[in-house]
Amino acid sequence: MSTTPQTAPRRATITDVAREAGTGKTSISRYLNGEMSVLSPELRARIEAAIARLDYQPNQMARGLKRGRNRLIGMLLADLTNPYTVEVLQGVEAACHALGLMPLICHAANEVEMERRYLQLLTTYRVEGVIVNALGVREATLRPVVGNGIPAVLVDRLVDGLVADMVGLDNRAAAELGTRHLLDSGFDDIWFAVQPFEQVSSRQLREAAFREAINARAGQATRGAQGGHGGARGHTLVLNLADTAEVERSIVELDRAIDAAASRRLALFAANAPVALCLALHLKARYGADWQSRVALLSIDDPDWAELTGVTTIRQPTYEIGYRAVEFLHERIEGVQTAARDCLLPGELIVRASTSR
Amino acid sequence: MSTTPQTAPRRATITDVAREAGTGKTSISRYLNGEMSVLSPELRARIEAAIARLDYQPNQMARGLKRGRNRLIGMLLADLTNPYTVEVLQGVEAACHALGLMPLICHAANEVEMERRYLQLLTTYRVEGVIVNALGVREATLRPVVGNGIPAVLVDRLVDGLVADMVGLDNRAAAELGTRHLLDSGFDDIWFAVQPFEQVSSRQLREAAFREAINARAGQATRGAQGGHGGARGHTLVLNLADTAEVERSIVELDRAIDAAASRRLALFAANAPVALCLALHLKARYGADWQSRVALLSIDDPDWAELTGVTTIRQPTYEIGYRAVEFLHERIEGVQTAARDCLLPGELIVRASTSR
DNA sequence: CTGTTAGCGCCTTCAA
DNA sequence: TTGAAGGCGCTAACAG
Repeated sequence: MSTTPQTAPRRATITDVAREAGTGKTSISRYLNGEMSVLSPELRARIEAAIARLDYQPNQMARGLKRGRNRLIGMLLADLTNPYTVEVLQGVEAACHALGLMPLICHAANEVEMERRYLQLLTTYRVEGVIVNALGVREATLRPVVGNGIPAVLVDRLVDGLVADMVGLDNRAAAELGTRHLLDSGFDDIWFAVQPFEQVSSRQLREAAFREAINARAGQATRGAQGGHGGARGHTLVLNLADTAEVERSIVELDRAIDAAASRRLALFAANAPVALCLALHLKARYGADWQSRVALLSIDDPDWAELTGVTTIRQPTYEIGYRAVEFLHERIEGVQTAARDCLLPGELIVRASTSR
Repeated sequence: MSTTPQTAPRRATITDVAREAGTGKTSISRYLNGEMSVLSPELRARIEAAIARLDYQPNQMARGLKRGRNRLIGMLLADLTNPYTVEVLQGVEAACHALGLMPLICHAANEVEMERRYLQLLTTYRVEGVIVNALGVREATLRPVVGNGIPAVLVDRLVDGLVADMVGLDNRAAAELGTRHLLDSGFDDIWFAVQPFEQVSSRQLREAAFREAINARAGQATRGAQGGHGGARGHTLVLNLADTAEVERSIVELDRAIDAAASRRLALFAANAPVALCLALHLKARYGADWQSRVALLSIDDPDWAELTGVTTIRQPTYEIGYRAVEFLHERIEGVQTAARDCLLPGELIVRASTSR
């Protein structure tokens, strides 16, 4: 028995099968495409046998070349490290499977330049469509795709100047839900932590909705004055996770607030799981295992460790987001011409110990 | 301005470029393949211009069809939910990028049947090679691939009857390292928790190495008798994560041991992160937030939450595993014929509060 | 019902 | 240095 991986005997082609079955390529092709009604049972049987004997499998690339569609779609991901991404991917995989599509997954690892290259590469493979969940997506970045008539569906963010379907969380509602929950739980000093949001629509929306929710409550003079301030107070803390040193610098502001709060427990609203994790790790390092007695953390996204550490979250319907994105894309590929659609799915508040004391 | 995503103008082909440049297709092809030495600077300039004007990009599928290699490789993954998988994937992506390969990622979501289908599908796209990290891989499952001469590299597990390169953690050493660490930290009653391991070589190895390490220590009669037993005691707990009810049933055995241990702190050695998470969640539900005072958890794999909860781990060199796998595969694709290789990479012990009190 | 004939977009002899 | 011709594996008219 050899210990060298053996090398291949060339694969059977449609021509081989035709010869083996004693017929023409056309009939084989018909068989492959399920046009059974135009094949005599006898021929059909011969073809079946020949295929089995040769262990024949049609070459998708050749088919694609001929018919102009290869059933490949591209999926561009900014960050596989984010559990959100992986969950969306599951929905994508499932939908692709159901619709007979094959996703080409590209992971840009948070590098804008890499996103550009991948998009261009996908174009080269003639994918029939693209699902994009990336950072640096602007109209220009997507030009190689959209400009060539390849339909695109955006996940979790809009791109201005670009007309395309989008599917994602209802960010406004989610941020509002979280903020209200904190307010209703008695927290009146809330810090909203978010990554730099100039470029990313979903982050913008979350932050804006947070501020509005705070202001709405601050306006209501129904609550008594507290610590000299009427109503609730909100702060926005920007954390650039790409730069550890910068994070350290930004976060001191928060540390000071926590120290100053003394006995009162501050609330921290993380715009997504990576931010929440960053905060939790920092707080744990600074205040020890018992950090949650100093601060109430709430996060959009529902990572594994939220349950384990008792952190309240707003879970996104990630699987469905991925699934819907593929469905939209599939429709476009099939030629649907309706106006661009926005599909906003609701988040679900999962209350845990961090906010329910 | 339209709100309907626009549809495509047909893409330029090599023929279009040839016409635009006023030359033949051959020259364009030569240009594309970098055969600059056989092109007059003048022609070359014209071609460049034509390509730019038409925004031409060669069709990879057509190239692939012609030359018999499309630069696609398949990557079959059992479970993207496992952080290990995602990390390996990062290494794979990076290596592919460096080597000019494009990975087709297939996620089988722990379903053996789906693994089979994906493997067959990959075959159909004529991938040049396959990297496999799956559950149900047996020689038979891989036949459509290997039988057709498509090189395969296994990640994290061997398949008997199959001669192929493999890369993964040095499981024996890792399990030994973990066990020794627990023993040296003063734990003499250790439970090794692992998913069903009949089919999966890496799990088998970890379990076996655990038992051996225990026995080696139990044999050494150097330590005084404790609780009536000489030396260390080890137990293996099988957790079938695919079946919640079954997990509940298996885990009562552990619960009893913990209850019985009373003041003494048991040690729990999880064979991987999913198992560790399952245990941690269970223990937290049963013993409350302070569950770590009852039990010392140690896990192979180093998920996010380990740092957050202070759990000691053995980190796998995941990125490198993925990277190496692609390198091996690439060599095979290029025709290397050496004997099948096993690449075992060492794990790194990361001591945290759970075992250092 | 079945086979023949053209290509899909590209690369690769082979001549010029 | 350049181009024409043929073919990769498959499908899609168009005849029989």
